[in-house]
Amino acid sequence: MKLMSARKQGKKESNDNFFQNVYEVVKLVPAGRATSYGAIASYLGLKRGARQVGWAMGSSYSVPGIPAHRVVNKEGVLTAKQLFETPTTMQKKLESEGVEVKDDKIQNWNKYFWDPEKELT
DNA sequence: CGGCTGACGAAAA
DNA sequence: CTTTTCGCCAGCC
Repeated sequence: MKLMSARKQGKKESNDNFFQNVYEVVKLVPAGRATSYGAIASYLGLKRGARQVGWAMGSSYSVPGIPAHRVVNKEGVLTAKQLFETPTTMQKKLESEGVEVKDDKIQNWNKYFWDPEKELT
């Protein structure tokens, strides 16, 4: 018996909603804009759980409907480009949407940055 | 069940 | 300024 992981027996409802939240937020990101893992994490309440956001995305980057290329780290760097079919896919998509990308980084990041807490309120 | 890892991020040294 | 450590939480060995 037992076993099965008693990971946090506590609980909190499973919280798959965390993943669902991430997907929803990412899908809400308008074209020509981008957001950061930390922003999403903070919006969901995981203030320092940016890694989980990225991890969640990793599982979703292959999920259709998730504009993963619009999600970058807080510096505006395309950290996930390596996970795409080609290391340039992500940049191309962003540029296609009107985002300036240079050296794998979004230019005017502050201007393209889309904060769910501010935009969605 | 224990330990390591990971699309990150911020604070501490 | 740079480097290191901690936190967060789920998946995998």
